[in-house]
Amino acid sequence: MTNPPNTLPRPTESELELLRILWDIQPATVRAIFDALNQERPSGYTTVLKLLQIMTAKGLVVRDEANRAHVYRSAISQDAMQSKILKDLSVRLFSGSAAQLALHALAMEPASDTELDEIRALLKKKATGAVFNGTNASAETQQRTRAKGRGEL
Amino acid sequence: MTNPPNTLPRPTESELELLRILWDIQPATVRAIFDALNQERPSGYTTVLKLLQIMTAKGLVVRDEANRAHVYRSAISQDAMQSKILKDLSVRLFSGSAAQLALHALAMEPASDTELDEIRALLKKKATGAVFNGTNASAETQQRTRAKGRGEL
DNA sequence: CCTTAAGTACGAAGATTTTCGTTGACAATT
DNA sequence: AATTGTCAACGAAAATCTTCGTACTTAAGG
Repeated sequence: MTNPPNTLPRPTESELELLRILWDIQPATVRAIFDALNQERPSGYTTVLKLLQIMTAKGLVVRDEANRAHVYRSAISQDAMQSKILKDLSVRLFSGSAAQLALHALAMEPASDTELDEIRALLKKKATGAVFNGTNASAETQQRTRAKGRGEL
Repeated sequence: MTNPPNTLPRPTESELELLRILWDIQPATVRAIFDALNQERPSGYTTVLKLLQIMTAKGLVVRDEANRAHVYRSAISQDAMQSKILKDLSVRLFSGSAAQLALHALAMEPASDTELDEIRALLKKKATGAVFNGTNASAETQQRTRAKGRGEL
């Protein structure tokens, strides 16, 4: 049941945990991911394996089965996933206003000068009506959200 | 099992859905919440009731049992919940950087002039070292009750 | 070969979340 | 008073998510 692209479901809590590891060390075998995870918290090998199999079925990751130890990589970039989840959250918690979300996030934590500069630059761009932005490569206009699905965040 | 304050768990998907409604119309009876929910999606009355009972046990909502029809209100403000969840998400998906999170959110959607101004003001504040600013009430742009008969994203 | 180590697949138990039917209490209407 | 409607409480089924044990397969050494 390989999922068609662009229909990637939101990852569950555990799945996101593995994705985060993958983005750091991919491509990686189950063993490598298992080791990395266990530096954070204890978990069984087959637990990780099973999760990766599920994630493969969902299309969240892809794997190379050429060798005995399959090699996994995420099917979606960290950047794209961040956008995807934020988009979703803005709908669910901010009445659809990503700007309000941003404002909240910004008010919450001291940012570095570099980060503040990045944000200023982005603001300038938006002010001049530039619809394009540099940070994400290709954010498609994904619409249609699953009405009945799991999901936390 | 009434939860001690400050230990409020993260709401589940459904719980957040009800909280969103509550923030709009509270204080409200189960009936009112049920009606509001069913304008978005079909759901049973006892389903909503049960969820509210669970949320009461968790401490996410409080209720007035004076009258036969109990009256519910959220135990935490929308603003506080937004911060709480964003904080959590910044850790889980942005390596703890709320600023990076903000940047992403900002890049995602065209913001209104008012919103952009708010962000600029906040940036200015942060630049001048006035870092602490709990939850600024920018009530104006917050009001955006979009009719969500179904339009998700 | 035979044994051991490392791997995947599978199934299923546990835990959590979501949903609703049923029951009994009480109120409102006739 | 009897019937009908509304409500909270409860239990439990259903769906989903998490975790791991077991079985089978393949590679590596001795």
